[in-house]
Amino acid sequence: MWARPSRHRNARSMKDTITALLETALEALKADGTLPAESHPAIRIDATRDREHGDYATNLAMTLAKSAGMKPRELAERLVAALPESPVLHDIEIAGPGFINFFVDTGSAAEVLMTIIDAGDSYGHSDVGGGSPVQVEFVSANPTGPLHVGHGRGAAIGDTLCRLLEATGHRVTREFYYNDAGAQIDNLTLSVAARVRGIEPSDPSWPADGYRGDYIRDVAESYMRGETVVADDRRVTAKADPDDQQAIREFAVAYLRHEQDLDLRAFGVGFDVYFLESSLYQQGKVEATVERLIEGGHTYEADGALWLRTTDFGDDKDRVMRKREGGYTYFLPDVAYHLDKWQRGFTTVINEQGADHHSTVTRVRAGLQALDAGIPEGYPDYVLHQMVLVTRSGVEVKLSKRAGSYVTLRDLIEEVGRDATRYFLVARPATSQMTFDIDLARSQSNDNPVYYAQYAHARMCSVMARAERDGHPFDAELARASLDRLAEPRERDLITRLQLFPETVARAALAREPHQIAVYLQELAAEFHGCYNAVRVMVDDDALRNARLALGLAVRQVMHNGLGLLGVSAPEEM
RNA sequence: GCGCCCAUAGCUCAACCGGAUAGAGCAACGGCCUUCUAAGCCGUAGGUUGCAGGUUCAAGUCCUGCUGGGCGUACCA
Repeated sequence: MWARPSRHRNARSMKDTITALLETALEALKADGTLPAESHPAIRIDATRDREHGDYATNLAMTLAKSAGMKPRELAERLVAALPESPVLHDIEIAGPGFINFFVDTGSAAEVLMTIIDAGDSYGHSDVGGGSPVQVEFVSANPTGPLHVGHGRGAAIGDTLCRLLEATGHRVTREFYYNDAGAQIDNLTLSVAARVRGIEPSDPSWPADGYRGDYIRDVAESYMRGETVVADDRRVTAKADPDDQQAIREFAVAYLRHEQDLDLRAFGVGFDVYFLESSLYQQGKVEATVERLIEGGHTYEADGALWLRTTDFGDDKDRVMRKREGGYTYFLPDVAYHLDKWQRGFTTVINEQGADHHSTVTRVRAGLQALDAGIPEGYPDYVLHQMVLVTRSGVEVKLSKRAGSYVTLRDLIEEVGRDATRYFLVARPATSQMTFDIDLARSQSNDNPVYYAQYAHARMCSVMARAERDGHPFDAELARASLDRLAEPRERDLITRLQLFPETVARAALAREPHQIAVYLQELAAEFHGCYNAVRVMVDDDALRNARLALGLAVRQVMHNGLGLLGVSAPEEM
């Protein structure tokens, strides 16, 4: 409802304003010889943590003190003296070891509220990506069973990462890579074929490495009923012939891909490209990669196998490319696949994977370097997430009825809901092992961080509804003229927090750390709830009321945008 | 053995390319609903940021070495 063209996307922020003032001061100090003329210091402005320190602070005097041959506080004095007059600042102080603290005029600080309201859904977006293409590969589960919690974490992190990249001006391709032809699929086929013949996992003749979950029976029954399954990337009708292994294989793969599609759809995650490992073989890309590696001179034969000297590129031991028996190891198609990504024009590629695959990072990168294809050394980027432990009543949950040996993503979505599942899985840094507490995620109470954030949004919607009902609809012009009335410390803190949103989005995208958005939203919600309880919005004073409505609307908008980045809904009432 | 990740309040976790007094929630205790949603707020208590060094004006954050945990260390993926 507030979506409008993003003409305010590049509205000048308070930090930009202060940075410009400091640049002027720096030039003056260079001109009078206080600072060396050739220095080009990076100016860093931080929002302060403590209101005593003003709204913003810079450590510039401390970082320059050495090159200026002065004490930090002394240099700070010079800098402050050289700062041009500005109507947006009502005070500047030097504090502590040499910080320069800026106290911003209330009305000027609050102008960001109107920027937010005008920008609507695009507030927080930027064009720092310049429209450059980025490919994000995530989930990439083989179609051998339902997705598990780990895949869920990958889906939540990967998809949020994509949304962050889109919000910062990148063209994002979401890609899902899987193997429909390897040993795991052989085991799947044998398992379904066994079920088709009525053999159960407890039977001695059950395949040695077969999949034992109940879903195998579902696949077998569907196959024998001659059903048609439609996955996002394939469609197969079962032949219902218990002896046709190839037909069983094709059906089982399609069936389980479809199951995964359902899981992902329920999770709000979709893909642009499904990439088959088998296509690399069919199109000769694996062979071509091998030949290129051999030509590059980084290979040798030993023990009947063909090796790649990955130790030339930082690996701790060389790796087999072609086995003694003739087949290729998994790492070779991985290299061919990433060469293909590069050749498709993706100069930035991010792979989101479980950390249990971290040993592939060095190998894939080494293989790409050995190709001598001009691919940069750190290519591709990796985001590796650590294990997820699921608990209920303080006890680890290991089993699911459908999958048998692990907790499925669908179990979680059905039990705690999509919003809570997504939020929980994305709210922690990927590098940290996390515990998914089912009781907490289910609880419809103040314990639950998801509701805490959503409630802030719903609460403000309720206030707006009240304003309409009372015949006091929001008056943007009156609000704009009354922004200087937002002088309560809590209101000032909220304004500062809101202004931080775009750079938080940009930083989260750049660092590939989607959890930063969740952290931000918790802080924003906390400040909003505190302000709500302390400062009444619906007051009789028209100017004050509308200024506060503007603040509330801006909070609501940022809450909405932030939750959207996480793929979590922003309910209007709860 | 080697490689990667982690270690912050009793518990689950934050901490913005190193910044000022390390922050939330839960659990404990005490308050706030005849006024905009109490899925909320306010207050009290809780810390040698695993240990030992180093770099820096400044270290939870960077470096080195330990300790403890997770993952990996296949001619499996």
